[in-house]
Amino acid sequence: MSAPALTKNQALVFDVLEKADGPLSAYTILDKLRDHGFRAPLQVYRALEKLLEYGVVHRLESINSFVACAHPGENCHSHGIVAFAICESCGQVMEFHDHEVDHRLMDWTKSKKFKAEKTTIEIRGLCEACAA
Amino acid sequence: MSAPALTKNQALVFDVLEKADGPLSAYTILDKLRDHGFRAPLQVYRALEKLLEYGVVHRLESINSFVACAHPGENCHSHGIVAFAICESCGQVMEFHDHEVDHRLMDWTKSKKFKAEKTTIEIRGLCEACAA
DNA sequence: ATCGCACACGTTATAGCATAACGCAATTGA
DNA sequence: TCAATTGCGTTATGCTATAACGTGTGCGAT
Ligand SMILES: [Zn+2]
Ligand SMILES: [Zn+2]
Ligand SMILES: [Zn+2]
Ligand SMILES: [Zn+2]
Repeated sequence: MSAPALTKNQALVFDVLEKADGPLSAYTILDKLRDHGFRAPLQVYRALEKLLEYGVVHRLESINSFVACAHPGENCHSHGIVAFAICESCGQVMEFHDHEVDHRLMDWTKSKKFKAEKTTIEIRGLCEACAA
Repeated sequence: MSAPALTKNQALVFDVLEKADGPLSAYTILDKLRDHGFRAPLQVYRALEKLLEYGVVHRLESINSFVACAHPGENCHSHGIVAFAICESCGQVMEFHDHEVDHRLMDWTKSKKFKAEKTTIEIRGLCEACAA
């Protein structure tokens, strides 16, 4: 499940996300890639689908946006549950992991015999700079 | 911030959500209320906005849907962070609270001086019945 | 009383997010 | 060589959410 070599479109999308200083929507990515031949949303969504699968990009459910993983080179899927703090003022995203949170949520799912496939943790608010 | 008497539209939307056996999208709610005079999405979204504010309805960010709070009568906002387990097969939702998770996330936000406004925890997977 | 304001409501239009369905080309492995 | 897989491009469509405008109603201040 580690990332194979990216295709041209996947590399273009990943590059845009890596260079961005915050999460981007699929349509924003599309606009940034029109000069490179992108014409339709599906080109972006198909690339994103693979990048998500490889664990090099994360989807932020609460803002319908995508962000490059903060751990380049590693396989983020192996770090347990990923959590995000999203500043609603400047848009910056902090990615972190907390094994104690993982354990508590796993304990709950086990007790309910719920088979977890994908867990979302997103904290929206104001970063230190914006809260001042 | 406790819920005042609901208006007609708010009561209709809440009633639909309470009687449903799972989360509903705004447009599904709209369809269920056409017989009661609803004609446009905004009628639903405006009611939902208030119901969310009163804490009697929750929004599930990962599936763009809404669900009635599992704690009727109480103010769910006072229970700390709300977490959801969503079965991707049958659609059932379990709502729960875990103070230890709250504390761990609050510790993290404090250490980063991040001012949390709204936190989303959603576990998607298979419920016990569907996993069998 | 009546003015001003807040709020709910109705309607039309538009913006933003995501996928279906078709066909083609390159790759791969039997 | 043939079939299966994967990526790609295009058009069309569907789903989710909000903007902008106007109406009516209740209610306190003047
Ligand atoms: Zn990551
Ligand atoms: Zn900020
Ligand atoms: Zn609740
Ligand atoms: Zn189920």
